[in-house]
Amino acid sequence: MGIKGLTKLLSDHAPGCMREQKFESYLDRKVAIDASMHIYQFMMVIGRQGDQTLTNDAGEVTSHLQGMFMRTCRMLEAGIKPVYVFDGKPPTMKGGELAKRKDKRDEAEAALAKAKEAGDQEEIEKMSKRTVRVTRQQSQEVMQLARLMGLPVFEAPCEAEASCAALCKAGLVYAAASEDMDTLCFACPKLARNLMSPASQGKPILEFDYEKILTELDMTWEQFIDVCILCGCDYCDSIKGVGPVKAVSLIKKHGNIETLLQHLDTEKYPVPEDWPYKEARELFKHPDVVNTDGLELKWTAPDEEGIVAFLVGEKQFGEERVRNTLKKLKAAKGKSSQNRLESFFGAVTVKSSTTGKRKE
DNA sequence: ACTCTGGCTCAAGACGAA
DNA sequence: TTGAGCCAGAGT
DNA sequence: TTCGTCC
Repeated sequence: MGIKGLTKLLSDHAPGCMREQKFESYLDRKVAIDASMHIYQFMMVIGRQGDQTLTNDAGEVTSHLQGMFMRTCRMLEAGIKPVYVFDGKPPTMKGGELAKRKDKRDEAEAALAKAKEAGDQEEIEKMSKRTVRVTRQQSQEVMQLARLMGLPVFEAPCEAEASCAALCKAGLVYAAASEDMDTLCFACPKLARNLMSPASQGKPILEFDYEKILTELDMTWEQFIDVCILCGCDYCDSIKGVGPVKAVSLIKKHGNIETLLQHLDTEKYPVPEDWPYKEARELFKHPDVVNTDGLELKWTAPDEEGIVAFLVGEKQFGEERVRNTLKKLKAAKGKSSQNRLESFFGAVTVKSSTTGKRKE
């Protein structure tokens, strides 16, 4: 997923668009998050031993809920206001890509069965990761949880990233939080990476400023999109032999892909036959997104009993664990306003020698 | 010398008890 | 699976 | 900090 080499391209050609941010600076900020990506990761990683994952007695997987519950609490505790956006139907352009993935999954499933027979633990582990799939029901369970926790939730008509960008463009959120650089192709004013890393790794948040990208590259939105298509995106192939560096210089020289094609030595650089770059461009320019007209985002207090009924009652989470986590959340609420005052008066002494777990 | 490719590596969540 | 970083090799 | 557990 994403645009190949875009991070490096930007740090070379438009370094000013990247800014490191302190985690603390996201206090009270609203961010749009592509929930599907997170769910997928959790399914992949949480609680797996061999082909086992976390499940309730009915055999329903619960890794995604465990992960999202904890992560959402962490964000709220940190004073961040997340909006979750879920993927809708993938664009038909992605069909080829998706079919490929399905083939691979089928292959992996066969390999998994074989590995089980042979009792090859390592192989079982590897293959079962490859067969991970997020079902419709699992997405809906996460939506249910998010609503119980008082967050705004959206089901995007198409790709979640595009709708995150739309929310940001409409000024409803400060940034889209994503690891996926595609988001910038949708002209998302701000992209925040590593938003959730501080706890586990201490990486700072990395912000990308869309306007600065265009300014420093000295390009229009269309030209930037063309560069991304040439680098390689999800929607279509790219030209062999043309990578990030040539993409930039070619677009600078010719202005767009159409003109570029007229001057390109197609002996050296064979253009893929049936190359739908125009359609790809169109998907970036006019994606199908949630309607933001008159939209208002509201955050409400978590419904503790509702959460307990769902996670403990249906999914067999430990009640004490769930209630404790929610208690911490409540405790953090009071601090939020205090921290805001402190930062307002510039009184925050951020000593990041030890990545501050605040003590009272 | 520069650029792109394709090979390889790595890690990937979060908590709390010890 | 993804990405990022690194290093070899090949093409320009 | 590391490691086992979360369901």
